[in-house]
Amino acid sequence: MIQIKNQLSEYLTRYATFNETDIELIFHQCSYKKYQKKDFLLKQGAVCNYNFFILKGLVRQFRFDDNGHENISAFGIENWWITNLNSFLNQTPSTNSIQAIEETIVLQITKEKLEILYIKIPALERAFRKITENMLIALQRKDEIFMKTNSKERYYTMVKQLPDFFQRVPQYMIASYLDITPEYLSEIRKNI
Amino acid sequence: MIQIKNQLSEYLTRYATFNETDIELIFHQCSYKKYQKKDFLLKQGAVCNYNFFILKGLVRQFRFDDNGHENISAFGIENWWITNLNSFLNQTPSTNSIQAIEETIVLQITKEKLEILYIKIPALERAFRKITENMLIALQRKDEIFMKTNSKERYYTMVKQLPDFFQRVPQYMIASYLDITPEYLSEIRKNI
DNA sequence: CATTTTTCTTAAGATATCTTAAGTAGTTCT
DNA sequence: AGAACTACTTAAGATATCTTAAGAAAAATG
Repeated sequence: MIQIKNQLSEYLTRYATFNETDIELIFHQCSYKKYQKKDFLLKQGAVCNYNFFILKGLVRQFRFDDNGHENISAFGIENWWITNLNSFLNQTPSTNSIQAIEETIVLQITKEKLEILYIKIPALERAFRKITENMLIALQRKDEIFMKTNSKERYYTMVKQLPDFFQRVPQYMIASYLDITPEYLSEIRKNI
Repeated sequence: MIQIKNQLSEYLTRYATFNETDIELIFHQCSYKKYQKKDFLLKQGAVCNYNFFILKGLVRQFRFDDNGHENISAFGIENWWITNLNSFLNQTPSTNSIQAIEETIVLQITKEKLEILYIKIPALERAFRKITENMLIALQRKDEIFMKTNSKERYYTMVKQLPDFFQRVPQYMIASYLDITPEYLSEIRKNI
């Protein structure tokens, strides 16, 4: 319990200044939840009721395309927030799902509670301004890599930048994230 | 002058509540600038010193890939902010350029001045939290479209969603944004 | 309005990537 | 350990998209 509060506190103070009361208040608006491997945190088509702070574990965000293939758009790991932002903020059906790849422990918070906290604790709004900026920068970086490189280079770039991932994520999910077929990724790896 | 202040005010009040003094303060930290067609607001390799609010006009954000081809990652139009966020926030060299496609009039603000304003005017921080969220949602939507569709569908999606763009932007830039060659886009259009 | 520059089109051949289908290896469950 | 999934590999043929090169159309300029 205290351990978890500390993890949240350490994370948030990277972005803004909070006193103990703030952290206490934030913590008590979140609910603690454990998801087993393959459990869904969010299902495509449903409204995304939570923003999830991952304390431990690993999730993937994906959708089924028109050919029934899974497209993974993002992974979420320890000390990241993950949600379908459009669905969460506008309370509309989500275009994708979030599923645990490993057993995953989160703090989850609703939109209403988060908005109340923004008003009570301006530092939280500041923190989320910065967190969102960082998420945008990360996605812009992905966009840039995908725009300029072919699949072989995308794979090498990912191997270089996120080597730990390869221990935790099956190869076909990496292929999906890189937007190539598992067969072709296999081909690429053969020719190293 | 008053007209411009009104445009900024109308825009910002879509995201948070400001009084006249706030707007006055914000307005005076920005500088007004006019860029001619083909002028650069930012050059690849330089630190991005400003966040640009486009009052009027149209810009593109692009980089040269290793084959010397232009990759357009984004367009910016009236009532949008545009910057290289990573370069702007971390004061590092920008990986892309921003160039006016038409004569473009902006309000531009430095990181230091913006940060002072965030402290003086919490509503501005709130507004930028929301603006950044919307930018992230927009980019996530682009990511989703690119992941699930082939070039023909990407083109049709864009025609449907942004028909006005096609009057203002040369076709080869649309091709670049869709990540296809201008020759192939021409091919696609022939087979409608 | 003639010239120059920019943008768009066409088509042939080359290449990256996908599809399908089958087989192999590795994990999980009983 | 054997059965049943799940993940990975291989290879052949199909397809989407690119490359190159050239010419046509349109727009900008003197």
